[in-house]
Amino acid sequence: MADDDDDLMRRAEALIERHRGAAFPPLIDLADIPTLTEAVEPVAEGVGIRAPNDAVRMDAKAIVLPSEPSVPPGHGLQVPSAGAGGEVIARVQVQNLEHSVYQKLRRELDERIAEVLQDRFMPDIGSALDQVLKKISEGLKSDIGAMVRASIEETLHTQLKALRVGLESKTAEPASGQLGSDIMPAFSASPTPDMELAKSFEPAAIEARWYPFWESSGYFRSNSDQSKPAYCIQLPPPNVTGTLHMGHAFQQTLMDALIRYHRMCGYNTNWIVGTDHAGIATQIVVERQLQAEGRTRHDLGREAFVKRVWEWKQQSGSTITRQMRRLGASANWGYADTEGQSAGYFTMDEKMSRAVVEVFVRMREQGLIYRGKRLVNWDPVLGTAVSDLEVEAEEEDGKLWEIRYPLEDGTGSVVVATTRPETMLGDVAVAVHPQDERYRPLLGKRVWLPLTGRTIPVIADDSVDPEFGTGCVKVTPGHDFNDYQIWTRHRDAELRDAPQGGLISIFTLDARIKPSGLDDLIPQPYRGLDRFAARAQIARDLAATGHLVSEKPYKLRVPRSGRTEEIVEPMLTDQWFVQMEDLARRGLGAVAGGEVRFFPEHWTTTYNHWLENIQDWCISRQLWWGHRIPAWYGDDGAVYVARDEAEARAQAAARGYSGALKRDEDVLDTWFSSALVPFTALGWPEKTKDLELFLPSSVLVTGFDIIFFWVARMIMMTQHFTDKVPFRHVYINAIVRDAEGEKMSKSKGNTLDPLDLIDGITLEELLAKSTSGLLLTDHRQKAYRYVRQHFPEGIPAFGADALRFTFASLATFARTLNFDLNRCEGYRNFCNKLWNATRFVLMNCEGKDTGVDESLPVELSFADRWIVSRLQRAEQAVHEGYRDYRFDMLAREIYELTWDEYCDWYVEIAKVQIANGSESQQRGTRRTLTRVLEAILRLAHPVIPFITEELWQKVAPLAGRRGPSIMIQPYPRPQPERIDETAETWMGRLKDVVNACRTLRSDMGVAPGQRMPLFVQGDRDEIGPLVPYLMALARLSEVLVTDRELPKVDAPVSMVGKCRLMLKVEIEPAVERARLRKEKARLESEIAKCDAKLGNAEFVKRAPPLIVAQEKERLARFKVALAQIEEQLRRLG
RNA sequence: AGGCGCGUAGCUCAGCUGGCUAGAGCGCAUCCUUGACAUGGAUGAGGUCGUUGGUUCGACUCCAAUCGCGCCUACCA
Repeated sequence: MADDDDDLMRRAEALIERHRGAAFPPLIDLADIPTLTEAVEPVAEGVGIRAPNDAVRMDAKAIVLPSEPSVPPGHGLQVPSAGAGGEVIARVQVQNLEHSVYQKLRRELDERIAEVLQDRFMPDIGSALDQVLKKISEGLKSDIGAMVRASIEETLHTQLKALRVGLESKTAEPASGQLGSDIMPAFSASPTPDMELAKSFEPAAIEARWYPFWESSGYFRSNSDQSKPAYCIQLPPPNVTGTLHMGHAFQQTLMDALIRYHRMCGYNTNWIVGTDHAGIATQIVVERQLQAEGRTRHDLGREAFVKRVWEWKQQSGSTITRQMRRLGASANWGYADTEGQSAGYFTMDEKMSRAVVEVFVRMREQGLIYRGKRLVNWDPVLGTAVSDLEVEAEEEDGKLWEIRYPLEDGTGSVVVATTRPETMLGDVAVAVHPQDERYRPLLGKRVWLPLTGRTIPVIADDSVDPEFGTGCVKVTPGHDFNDYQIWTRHRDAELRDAPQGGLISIFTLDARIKPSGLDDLIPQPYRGLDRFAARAQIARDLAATGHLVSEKPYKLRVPRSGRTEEIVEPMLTDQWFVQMEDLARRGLGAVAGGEVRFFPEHWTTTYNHWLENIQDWCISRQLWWGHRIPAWYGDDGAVYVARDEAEARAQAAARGYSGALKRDEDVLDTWFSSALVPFTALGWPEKTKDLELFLPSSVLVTGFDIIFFWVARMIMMTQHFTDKVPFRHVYINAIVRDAEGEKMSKSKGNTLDPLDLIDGITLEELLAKSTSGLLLTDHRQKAYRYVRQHFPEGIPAFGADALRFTFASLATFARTLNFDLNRCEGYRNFCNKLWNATRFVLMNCEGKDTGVDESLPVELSFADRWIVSRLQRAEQAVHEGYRDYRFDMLAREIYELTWDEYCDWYVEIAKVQIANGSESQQRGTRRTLTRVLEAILRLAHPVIPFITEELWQKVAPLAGRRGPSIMIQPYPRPQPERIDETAETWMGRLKDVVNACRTLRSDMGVAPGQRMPLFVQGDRDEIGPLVPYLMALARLSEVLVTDRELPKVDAPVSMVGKCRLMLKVEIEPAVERARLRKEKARLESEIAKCDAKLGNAEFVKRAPPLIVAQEKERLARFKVALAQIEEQLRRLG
């Protein structure tokens, strides 16, 4: 694999090297592109402009033809510009090149280039280049060919450069042993490569360059600086077995944005990360591996098995943390990193394990942990207890059997219903409601339990619903939670003399009927049968003996183990429990008292509801992988809970026992150790400084699915052991779904791998990936279809920044997040926009006076002051977004500021000011251009870290800022004194007038290149300063402002505020009439609405005066406008 | 059975404590390669804000009911 890459790399290198320096030979045979020859030749014939030198070429944007300086009419516009050799070069816009043809041409060229270049999935770059080089030798004959060739060469050079970078980063040696080249291409950090910015944004190389630089510079680390406020986030530790999925990527994006934001705001940030040993999940993975080898864990034995899990953990354990790095996560990797993998803590490392034992021992001493025989959810395949939360009950099709139990005295019978007839072997009673008149006479009597020859009593219990079924319930306390409760109420009365004390456990731990040991209770034929076999047999026998009343289809909720999907069996076993009542009360208090706040707030309800109805927590698991319970048993049955065996022995000795001690075989529920992470990761039980500094942490970002599993338990445990809450805020993020709102699942094929969105993936690869590992043909086909339909061309590489921006934009307070690839594309385009805006600024400012020297005079226009003012408002809004966890709002604010204001308006204005302005005006413009951009980059950095770093390095010096990295620069703070409402008013007017002109042009069907005069009737002082900008932005030839009536000519007129605009342009009366009628209709409907409001006496009386005044002013404005429209219409006839 | 969330343009979503013509992106239509950007620019079409009722001068926004979708919790055999 690596060898192949190396070889490929060498061959590509050699090829590139061979053709470097001298003109790169053209790689594309023009004969392959029919559109090009068809489209260009006719124009070329008639034109023939002579080139001043050989450098003239066609680029992808305009076709420049060498010829005499004359262009035949009808073929295009002539735009003179100074030629390099003093001659005039005509730039010809080829008008007879149909748009569709042009598009087609571009596409064909692009395709051809892409074919040649291939991307990094190309299996053999070398041979592709060889192939292409063959064509080169044939050369091209025509002049146009030469020009096209030159253009393609340039494109190729750019792309080859990118390709080289990609290849280098792909094959370079990892900087440190932890970074696998497959996941995180390492790059020997050179922060400021002195290259010009590429024509468009290419994320791969940028991302590869900056992450290792940041990490190795130590920017992610926290410190013990007490003068800075602390800001801390605990990462929900992902499973060591896991790989990054969309949910992780989403959460981590938000966490990273918060961390980067606060770091730049001057906080001492600490993003604590780690991985979870994930008991059951991990054990299952390794057991599957063994299964593939034809072995089981029992073949290995406990010790060897655990060793094997550790080995596997070491090997694959940091996959997910490496993937996190691809997203740009600025986590404190080295913190609590006892494993030396730069991946934070591991919940089973030595330090964490010690803390777990300490917690267990203390809670036992405090009487909060107890051991007992209880009914628990049992997974018969895994052979372990699972907690209530790990059981998922889905509605499934089953059957309901009604069974007749005859009265012992022969006076009749009762009928009970069950979905699990096999459990009747463990019945100890029949229960009815105490007030149920039908059965009152039966109370105290006994009924025959069919097939067994036993009798059981009829008892009364409130939990029986007389309305349901027959109103009679069979009671099986050993295999039903509800019945167990009934048993606890009757065990000392009616059930006192029942066999086994009324608690009969009929199953073995692998869910077969006990083959022995209950010979007096279980008839011979059923002994040893699997539970489902027993069910069938018993149903048959009941029918045969006439006890079966009915058997009908029935929908019931089947409890299945979350891990194995196996039907869970309530089973009577010895387990360890945590007593929850007191802990829960405190946990409720923390939220009720506001020490912990949920965002969005409504999750509080869910949290409260669970804690108010909490059951004791079964924490023991009959597994091998996990924290082994620190309890030792003597031969006499005594239990010693201790920190280690020596301590247990001392305890035993104190009680006069010196015999053998056997350690408990069970391990703890994974969530037990997870619940401790908020303080154990900070060094507890030692009294560390970090416990002071970083507890409580600032916010927990997590999904609602683990509010119970994790959030609530962390709150309770942390309070209990530290008297602090674990975190102040809990941000519950949305669940990521696909674009149609469907749950992402492997079997549907609608999962997305965040890394594929970053790097891109071909259709073939995606298909292979989505269908692999699916066992059912049905699933494979479904997945195949989904992928074909939704990603017909694979997924393009959007880059980490675009993905992050998408997540931020979709992070509303909604419960689900429908991930739409189109939005991802939109934000990739945004990155490109930012990239190109920066290119523009650099082209215009690099090597020029950008006002860094503060002593030189600077003149600022209203437009300069406006964009600065607008920036302050955006900064304010972004701060508020972070404060309220409204990532969608802040992303939107950044997007609009950058694109709609800075790019669409300010950059265009800056062009005017640089072209026409005085020295100090130009200085002011360049200064504003660079400083606002620099601020935008910092503002956006927490969300899109890579591109902002890359661009900032170049922009910052022009804006008078220095520093090694944007990520440790101060975050922009709004300066209210720079909000300039006057400038905003001016700018608002400019936008209105420009927009009005553009609309008129468009409505009139004016050709884009055509300039015409604009007449404005209005206040000279209000319009005058806008003129130079209007000329450029609205493509006018001149602007004439008058305070008198506009000349009465046929020209389109538009109202902007109190001004009337008239665009002097030839009109098509029909078109103009249509436009006016439409406008008239709009105005009439507005007037009708205003009239209705103002005609309402109540409105005028009760609405705030401001609103009423506004409405009156609107009405007046509309009326004036309408009158004018009507007059124009009249004139047009 | 309870509880929660959602329903706004063809699609994915904003719309703060009620008040200017209900917004964005994508998609669609027309036009445009003009030295930052076609991953672009300009203009436009498209919505009785799920339905009904109420409160109010005024409701996408508040209240009630109802329909549809989704989720969570629960001991209905």
